[in-house]
Amino acid sequence: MGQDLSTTSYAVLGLLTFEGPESVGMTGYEVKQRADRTLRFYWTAPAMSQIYTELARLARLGLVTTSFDGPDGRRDRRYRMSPAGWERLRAWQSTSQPEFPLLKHPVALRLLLGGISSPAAMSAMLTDYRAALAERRAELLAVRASLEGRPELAYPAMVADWGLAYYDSEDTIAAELSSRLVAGTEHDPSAS
Amino acid sequence: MGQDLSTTSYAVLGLLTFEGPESVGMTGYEVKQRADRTLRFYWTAPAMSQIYTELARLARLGLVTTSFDGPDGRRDRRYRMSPAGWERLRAWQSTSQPEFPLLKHPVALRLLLGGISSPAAMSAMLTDYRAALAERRAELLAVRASLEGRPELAYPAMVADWGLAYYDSEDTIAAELSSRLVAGTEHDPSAS
DNA sequence: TGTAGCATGTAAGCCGTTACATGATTGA
DNA sequence: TCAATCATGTAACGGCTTACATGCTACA
Repeated sequence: MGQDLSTTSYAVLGLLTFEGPESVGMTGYEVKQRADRTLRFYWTAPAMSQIYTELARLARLGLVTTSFDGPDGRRDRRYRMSPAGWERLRAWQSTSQPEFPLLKHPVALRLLLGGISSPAAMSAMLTDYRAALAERRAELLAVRASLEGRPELAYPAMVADWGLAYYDSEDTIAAELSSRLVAGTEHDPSAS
Repeated sequence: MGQDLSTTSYAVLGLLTFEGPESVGMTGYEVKQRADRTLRFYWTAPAMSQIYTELARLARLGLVTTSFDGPDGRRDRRYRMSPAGWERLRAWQSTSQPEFPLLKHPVALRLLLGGISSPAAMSAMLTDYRAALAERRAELLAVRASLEGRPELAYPAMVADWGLAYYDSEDTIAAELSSRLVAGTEHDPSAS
């Protein structure tokens, strides 16, 4: 009963809290969609199969209740938070102190090894990264827009703003590093 | 011979590139120390056991060469990049396009669920986060300082600057969100 | 009628961690 | 002589992904 859950378990449980108490619950499929819209930007969007695994685990622990709506229980199975789930989530959220964020940054990692490549290639990589960033930012901006003017979603809106600010900061840094690379090449006769 | 390596494999291989060609190579222990100083800030510092596992894999694939310096080959085993390793790393760095960075942000995740807690508690969490950020920043700043004025380490210096800018941006955002939380409470009679 | 989307799961396998096991060297 | 640090690995296991397997429903 008291064994620890992974952060992803709590994340999935947390997604369920945005259903009102009168809700019939969410299917695993819907949980996945919500994860893709929110969790993805500052955690991960777990694979479908993991969503089902987590939901099954939470149900086994009594943290969510599950109902069978379909004919044989293999379709439209819906999950809702249980009182124990609320309690457990609240305890996790307010008692445990969060670990430091983990960043896996393949672009920065490649830049570290810039010496085996050329400044021009590294600069191009940063330009590509900025394009990817812009795409991602647009996606998050759409999510943010859908949260506007809904006081009950003030926290998700704050997190979305956090994400937008992060993307902006990444863009600024990438632009600056890119010009630093170009500036270093400029006066070098081997560059052209 | 041609099967794909994980990014962490390339990261470990990449750490070896900072040894000059005249170097006798690095022990797994030294690779771990270097990972803790550099990789940790924008990738992960793999556990000791994984460093050894990766090094063994790279040796098996002929991407690093290994020498036995100790009496029984179980001590001071040193690894150096092989020509094949250089080639493989270069191909990875310049040919493959980097995935988008992955962020696992437990603080943002908890903030998303701020509704089940209080603005004051969330603000306190952000304050704690800013303290952790300051600590981390100081560590990275020390690394950055050791890179100063060494042209052969210009790329690592850029990556360190990236990290510092990221931490600064996180601090700014956390401060802003924190005051937004306090501002929302200020005029609320239930707050005091 | 067929295809896109809804819906649920199992199996195999990689990546990475913690725990465990072992032993040498250096310096207080 | 004792503790810290250097040094190398194996074992067990958790988390997560991809691939696979299955079938319904809505709509063009």
